[in-house]
Amino acid sequence: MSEPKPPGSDRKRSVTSYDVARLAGVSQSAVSRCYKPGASVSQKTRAKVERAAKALGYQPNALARSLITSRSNSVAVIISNLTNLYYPEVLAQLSQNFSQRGIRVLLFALESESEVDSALSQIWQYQVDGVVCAAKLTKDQITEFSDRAIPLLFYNRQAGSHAASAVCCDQADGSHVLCEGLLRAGHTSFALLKGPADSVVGTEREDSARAALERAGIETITELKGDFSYEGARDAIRRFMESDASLPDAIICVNDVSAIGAMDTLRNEFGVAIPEQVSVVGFDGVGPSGWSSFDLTTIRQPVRRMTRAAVDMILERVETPELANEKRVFSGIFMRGNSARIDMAD
Amino acid sequence: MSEPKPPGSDRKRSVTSYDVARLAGVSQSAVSRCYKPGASVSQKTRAKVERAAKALGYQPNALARSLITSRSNSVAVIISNLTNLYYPEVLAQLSQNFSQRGIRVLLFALESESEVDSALSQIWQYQVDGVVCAAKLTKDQITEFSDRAIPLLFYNRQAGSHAASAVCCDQADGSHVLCEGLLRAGHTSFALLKGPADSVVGTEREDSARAALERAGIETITELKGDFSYEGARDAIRRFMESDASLPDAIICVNDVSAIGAMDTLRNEFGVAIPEQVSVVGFDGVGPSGWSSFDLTTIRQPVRRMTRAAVDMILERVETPELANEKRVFSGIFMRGNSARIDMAD
DNA sequence: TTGAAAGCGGTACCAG
DNA sequence: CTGGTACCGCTTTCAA
Repeated sequence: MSEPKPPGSDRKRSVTSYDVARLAGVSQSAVSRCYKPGASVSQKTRAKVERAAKALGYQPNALARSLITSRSNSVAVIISNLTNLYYPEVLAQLSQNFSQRGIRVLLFALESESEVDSALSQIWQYQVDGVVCAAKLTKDQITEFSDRAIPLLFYNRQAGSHAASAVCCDQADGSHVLCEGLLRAGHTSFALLKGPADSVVGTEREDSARAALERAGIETITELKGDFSYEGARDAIRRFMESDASLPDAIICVNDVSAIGAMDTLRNEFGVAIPEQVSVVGFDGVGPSGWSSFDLTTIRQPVRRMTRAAVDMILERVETPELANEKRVFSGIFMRGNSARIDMAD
Repeated sequence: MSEPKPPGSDRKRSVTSYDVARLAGVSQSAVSRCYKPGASVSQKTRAKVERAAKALGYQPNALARSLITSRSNSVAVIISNLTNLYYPEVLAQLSQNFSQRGIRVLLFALESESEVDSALSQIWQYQVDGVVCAAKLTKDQITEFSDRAIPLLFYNRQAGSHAASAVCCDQADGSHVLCEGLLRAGHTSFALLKGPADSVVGTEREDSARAALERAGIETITELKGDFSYEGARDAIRRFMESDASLPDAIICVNDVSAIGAMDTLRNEFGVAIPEQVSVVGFDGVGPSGWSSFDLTTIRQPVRRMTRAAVDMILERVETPELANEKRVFSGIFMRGNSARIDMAD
């Protein structure tokens, strides 16, 4: 620290703790301490520093701080398809919860799961403290997290053999509840409007529904291929209606948007009455499922509790890296709408 | 740099350029150069470094880099209400465009506009290169951006007297087009389902609609208070229908979600036929506006072009800070649905 | 082309 | 409680 500070070399540098120190007439260390939560600074010093800081508009440089503390106070959130209508709420809640706890959110909104690699590469470089992931990762990718000792939490994805923590909605239970209700109401023929084959969430819901129906002795279940989207559902229903198959009593849809697409198409293109001729059920409890045109019978995911849990769990593991992974499963909430004839147990 | 490196002090440090240098048998500077685009490194050196880096799983620390270059390669995106159904697409597009250009996105999803201050404070500390803002800022807040020389771009908000750049959809023009079409089709009595009073986007649309109607000699326009949401629209319609006013020929809604709420309520609660008894128009062109239950007549915002422009403009200004602010206005696209009787000029 | 050394803006440990 | 000083991991002159 010689004195290469002859005024006149006014580069566009932003104001640093040294500037504040000089103006306040204290050491740079003193300034630093004023911004550290549990530090011991006298009232007088603190006051001088605060005045100087305000005068200069000083804000500590988070990057420099992170460099030395090796804590960036930021987490990455990876979401595979934001346009899914279910994720915006998740993201909003995550973002707000993290914000309240002073954590910045780096968003990676993937258009396709193939972009995962580039996202991860950015994540490694950026020294995030943890990652919340609502996309599928390969085993190797998951391993890299533990190698780098970065806490990873899956949101509604399987934590493949507990290599990471996870927060999930109980997909199987939700589907089960719906199927039981439909069976109890006397439905005997069923169709299953599925999601993309590579979606774990989707297949869990589908498998559970299939299992519940088969247990009840239902043997033929028409399977329709969808992709979580309105259009996918519409096309699937069109294909089905143009075949000569007869209408099932109920259609179990992999998610709400599919269910809405199915309802709309059945009603508006084929004049099918819902729920009189066909019962339709969904899954998720997204906003539009409550719109009066649909009034969908569905399972609502407790998004707020799930996101809060996700934030708690990941931050706990940032604080205490040796903490074991944990999986928390939340039951969905049955929403009785008017899109299905259904009898609940109680 | 003495040698305090007797093996055994294995702290959980991550692998640095020094580690790579040692393994590759070159200087740390050489390693650094290999990661700088236009640097001069011999083939041989580069090869050695690359092998070592791969072996160690080295990734440069972006924070350290940013500290010295004073470029974080990250931008902040501020969005006031992500649950708006219009914003998720915007956010997804912004995120993808930035990602492709190697820029990280820090997300600030505000629940209420009062959280702006805390978001800004985080933004200052984080040394972002630029900010895209879809929320209202005060004059002082805008000024702080120019004081700190951080490029700011508003998305669909007025850039108050050109203190910042902006990308907007032409709200006034869109409303105008819709009103003209409705007038041409012979509608003579109108209701305006408004947004929150403090929304600039909303009032622009409303003012333009009002002006177009008044120019055509329409004098009484029923104004209904909404808040951009389905529920707000539903409640407004209920209040209206429970008054003894007679149905207008057309309802001009401030956005699609309001329009959907209005349609649903009119149809399903009051048995009003749309568009036979009432025409309904919206604004935005969100996904659900195309669902067959609604098939909304609306103005679609060219989101992809707008977000691309936003990304281009902000990054241009990061590269070239002296660039003047700019405002780019995009015309919306008329979407002829079946929710309104409407005649277009051509 | 290469390596040495001086920082970027903080934090943390140290003696006083 | 305070100031001095060694770093965090990288980029960037500057000589060699």
